Amino acid sequence: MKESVSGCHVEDAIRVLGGRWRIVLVYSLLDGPKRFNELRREMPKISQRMLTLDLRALEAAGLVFRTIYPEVPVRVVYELTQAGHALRPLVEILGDVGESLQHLAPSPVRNGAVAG
Amino acid sequence: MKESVSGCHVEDAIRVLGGRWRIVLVYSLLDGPKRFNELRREMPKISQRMLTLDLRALEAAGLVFRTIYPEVPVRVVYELTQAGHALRPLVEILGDVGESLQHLAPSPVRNGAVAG
DNA sequence: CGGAATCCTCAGCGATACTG
DNA sequence: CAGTATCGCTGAGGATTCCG
Repeated sequence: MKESVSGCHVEDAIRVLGGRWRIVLVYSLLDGPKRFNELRREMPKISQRMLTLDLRALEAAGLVFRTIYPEVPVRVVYELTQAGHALRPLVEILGDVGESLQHLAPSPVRNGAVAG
Repeated sequence: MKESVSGCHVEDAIRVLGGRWRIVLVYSLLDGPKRFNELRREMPKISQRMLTLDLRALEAAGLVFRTIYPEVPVRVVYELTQAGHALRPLVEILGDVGESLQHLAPSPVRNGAVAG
């Protein structure tokens, strides 16, 4: 009962996964659970603040699961939920797209045509 | 010579396709060429300004082609390039993801666990 | 009709400092 | 180690007006 693609749903996905870091974060978690500072090391350009905020957002969306091990010092592990792992195709395709877009820079025909 | 997914490429794709409207715009153009005000009607919540800016950006990225018919009044038609049509899988998956995220709202187990 | 120009707002994000 | 708390910026995006 859905037409093949719903614009509304596309906007929904963007609302949850939009922003500079969330998808990259999911990508980083695709190969297994990681600790907070482990993620920071893999994403050197993200601020601590945004890492926290985006992890919380993904958690609230049901895409990331957080486990606290109350040791000293405390250890916190983030991992994708099943729904989170379901994003793998999206991330992979996005990676492919990003790659193709590079080569595209020298545009083929030069855009902008006047007809008539 | 790429590992299956490159975080770098993912960021590149986000740079080009990020923002609230660009992907939706591509989605809207997937079923054929459209005129400016036709796009506005299909995306009632986008401002005229952003529609212009995002169309220009997609044009510069080689994803959208623009044709001007110098009639009176002028007619301008936007359509996806081949590279633009190559985004179809991405948009479709994003639509599916958006749909699943809805049902996900009542989270399965309740996130946030304390182990140990 | 399909814009361009201008002005303005706000939220996304970064930097820094502090804490259990 | 894994955060929270503030502050400040900047740029994405909206509203409005004008134009060929």
